[in-house]
Amino acid sequence: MDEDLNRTVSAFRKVVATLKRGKTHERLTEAAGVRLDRPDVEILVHLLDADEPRRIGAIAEGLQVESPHVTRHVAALEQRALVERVRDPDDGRAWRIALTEEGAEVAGRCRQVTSQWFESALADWPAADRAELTRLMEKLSDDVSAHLKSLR
Amino acid sequence: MDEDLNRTVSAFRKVVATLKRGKTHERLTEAAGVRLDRPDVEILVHLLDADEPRRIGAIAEGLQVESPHVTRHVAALEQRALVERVRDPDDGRAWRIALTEEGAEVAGRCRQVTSQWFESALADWPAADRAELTRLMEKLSDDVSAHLKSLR
DNA sequence: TATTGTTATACTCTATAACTATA
DNA sequence: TATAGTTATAGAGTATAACAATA
Repeated sequence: MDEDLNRTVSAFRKVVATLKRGKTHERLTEAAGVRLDRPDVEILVHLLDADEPRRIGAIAEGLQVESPHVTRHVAALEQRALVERVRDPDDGRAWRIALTEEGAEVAGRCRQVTSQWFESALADWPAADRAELTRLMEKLSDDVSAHLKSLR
Repeated sequence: MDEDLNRTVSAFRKVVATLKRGKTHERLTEAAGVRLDRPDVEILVHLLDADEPRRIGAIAEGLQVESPHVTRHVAALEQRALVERVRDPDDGRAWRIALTEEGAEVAGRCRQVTSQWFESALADWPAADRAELTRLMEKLSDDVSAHLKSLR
């Protein structure tokens, strides 16, 4: 029981370590034809996944970081015309961060390159295993978040 | 297909973000009754998992970091008497890093607290799903590492 | 005056580069 | 002079705290 969990945790840790290494990010962004740091890419892909403009605070919450961090990177992305500020439809006085056309393209390429990378890594996997991985990873994600909240 | 992978990647990213947050580490080490930073804990647990003294270079390779990083943290751990340097049995002139008795205890507590945390998070999971998660996570870890190597 | 975001600053983690020691 | 490790330094990523703006 416990032993199984230790193994799961170890394996998870190893995947994280592998993907965290400097060269992995470098290689992926190069393949996507962009020069952006990790947080930049995370924000862009987050906006693409959200599929609508989001406020700074919402982005920060989604990525589980503090807002000053988002502010800084959004400012940089705005300067490069990858995002822009638009009026919040629900609250006329507030702003949301939207992908520009170019930003959406770039985000799409980044996301696709990542998926493709996994696609090749899992090339030999039977469809059933892939489906199970998706199901279990989403379940894990939900339950880990829920558990964390319950501890507050 | 691709869509499934995007979902898997998103879910994975979210789990990582959740566990990476400052307070998570703080809470876990507090529960383990120690005051160590993340890299310290990683090195201790790595040594415990390895179940034998290891050289600096081997630890660095295992954790996928550069050796100066390991050198620094090992020096700190040594000062706190959680690890010690012992002669390498295979190579009399070299040293290996070994857990002291206290180091092994601390490492054990850290590892157990993590496992227990997951244990509660996954409390509702049927045994079959847990077993599948372990199997797929280990497979993922292997294949991701292998894929990375193949690209070099 | 409550909410949201921003500016300024500092800390943690990790890498690179240059050096040392040992055989 | 090759190998393993160390010292010194720099950079990325993120947090905290203090402040500003807006309603």
